[in-house]
Amino acid sequence: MAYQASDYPPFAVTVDLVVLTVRDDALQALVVRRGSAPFEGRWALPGGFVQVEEDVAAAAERELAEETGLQLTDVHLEQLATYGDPRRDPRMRVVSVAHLALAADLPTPVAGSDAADARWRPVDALLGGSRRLAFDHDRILRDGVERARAKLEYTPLAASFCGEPFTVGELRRVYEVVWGQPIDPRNFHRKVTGAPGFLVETGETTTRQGGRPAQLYRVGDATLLVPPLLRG
Amino acid sequence: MAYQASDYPPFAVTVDLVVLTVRDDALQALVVRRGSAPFEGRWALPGGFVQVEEDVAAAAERELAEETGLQLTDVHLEQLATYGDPRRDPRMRVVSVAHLALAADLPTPVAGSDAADARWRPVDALLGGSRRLAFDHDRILRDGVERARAKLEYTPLAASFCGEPFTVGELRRVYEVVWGQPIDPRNFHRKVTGAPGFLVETGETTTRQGGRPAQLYRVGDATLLVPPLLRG
DNA sequence: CCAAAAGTGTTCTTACTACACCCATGG
DNA sequence: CCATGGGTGTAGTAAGAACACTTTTGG
Repeated sequence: MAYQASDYPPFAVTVDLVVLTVRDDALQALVVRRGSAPFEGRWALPGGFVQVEEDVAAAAERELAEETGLQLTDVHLEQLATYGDPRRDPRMRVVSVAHLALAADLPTPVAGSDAADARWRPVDALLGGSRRLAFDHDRILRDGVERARAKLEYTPLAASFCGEPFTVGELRRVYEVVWGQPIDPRNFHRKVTGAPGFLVETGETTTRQGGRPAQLYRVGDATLLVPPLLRG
Repeated sequence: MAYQASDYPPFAVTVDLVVLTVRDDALQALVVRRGSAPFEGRWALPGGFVQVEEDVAAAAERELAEETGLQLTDVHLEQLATYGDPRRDPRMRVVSVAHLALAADLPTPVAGSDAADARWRPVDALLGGSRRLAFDHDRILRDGVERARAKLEYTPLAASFCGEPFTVGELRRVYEVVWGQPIDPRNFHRKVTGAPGFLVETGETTTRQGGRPAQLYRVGDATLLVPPLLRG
C-alpha cells in the first residue's frame, strides 16, 4: 500500500531506555517509580514522548540526560528495538522505540533526574523476581540485556562500563559480571591486549586493585573485535 | 519524563520492508515504483501505514502478503530498525519501523501486489548506481543487507533463501552470492553438515544441479550455528 | 615473608584451510 | 569416456583452554 498524505491513524511515539551499568559486581539497570496510573507505584524503565520536531535518536539522548545527567560522550547509546503492540499501554496507542545505554558506574547516584524515585537495581532481581515492571518493560529489559551480552563478544563495548582509564582486570570483571561466569585472567589478558585497536596504553599504572601495579588503558578506535571474545 | 495521557504529539507510523531473495546468482531486493508525490516515479521499498488496532509486527506481515503474496510460513521476517528523522517524509511526521524479510526465489514474479509496478532489483545496482531510492530507503536497504550478511554467519537463516528441500550446493551458492566471495565446496559441506541441528536429511536425492546425485535437506531446529560459518 | 593481582611461557587440543582424491550421475 | 558437481581424507597451521610460573606491589 502506498503512502497517503491524508487520513492516517494517529499514534504517540515514545522512547524507553534500558540503561545498564556494572555496580557492586552485578549488572544493574536504571528504573524509575511511576507516580501515576496506570501501574502507579510500580517500577518502569525511564522514557518519555518524542517531540514533534525531534529526531527519535535525539529524544533518547535527551531523556538519558534528563534521567541520569549523562552526556553522549560518557555513554554508549544505540537503538534496541521498537515495541508496537496495540494494548501495551491501556490509555492510548503508543509505539515505543527502546534504546540501550551502557554507562560506567556513576560516582553520584543518578543526578539530574526529574523522576520522583530513580535507582539502580540488579537485572537478576528485576527479571527473576515475581514483581513485574510496568507495561512491557520486562520484555524490553530482557531484550536489552541479551543485546548487551551478545555485543560484548565482538565489539569493544565492555569498555563503556569502565571509567577511563581502566585496567585489564577491571575490564575482565565487567565481562565476568555481564556473562555471569569466571574468565581465566591470563588468557583474557593476552586476548584483549592482542586485539588490534581495542586497548591503548596510557603509560600510567595503578595499584588501586591491590597487588602488582597494572597498566592503565583507554579504548582504541576499533569497532569490531578480531578475533571475538567468546563465552565458554 | 513520565507518560501523560493528554496532549501528546501525533505521529504516523509505517512499516517498510526490505525483502531480499537470491535470484540469477545475485542478491535482489523488492522495490515498488511510486505513483504519486513525493518522489513520484522513483523506486521505493514496499510498505504502508500501521492500522490503529494492529500490532506493528502484524502490519509488516500484512504488507508482505499484499506485496508478494508470501505467508509467514514461507519467509523469515524480523524487525530491522526504526527510522525517525523528523524530515524523512516531507509531508508529515512519519516514524517507520523497517523489517527484514528473506524469501526463496519466487516461481511467480511478485503475485498479489497492489503496487502498480513492483519488481526484484539487484542490491548492488540499487546501492551502487546514481539513482537513489525514495525517502531514506537507501539507508534502510543498506542496513537490511548488512544485517542479512551478518546473520548468515551465526544463524541458519541462509536456508530461508532456498526452497525446501535443498542441496548443500544450493545453500553454498546463497552464501557465495550474499557474501560476494567464493567458498571451498568441500570444507563448506563438512561445516554445514557437521553443525548440529542445522540440516536434516530427507533421504531423497536430486541431480538437478548436474553431476553426482546430492542429498536433499530441510532446515533443522537449531537457532544458532555452532561453530559459526565465517567469512574469509 | 605472605597475600594478591599482573603478566608471560608452554603444552595440549581443537578448529580452520588447502588440496588430493574418490563417487555417481548425464551426455 | 569425460565433464560436472557431490562428498571424504588428511596434513599443516592458527587459535583457544588449562595451568605452571615469574613479577611487583601492600601489609
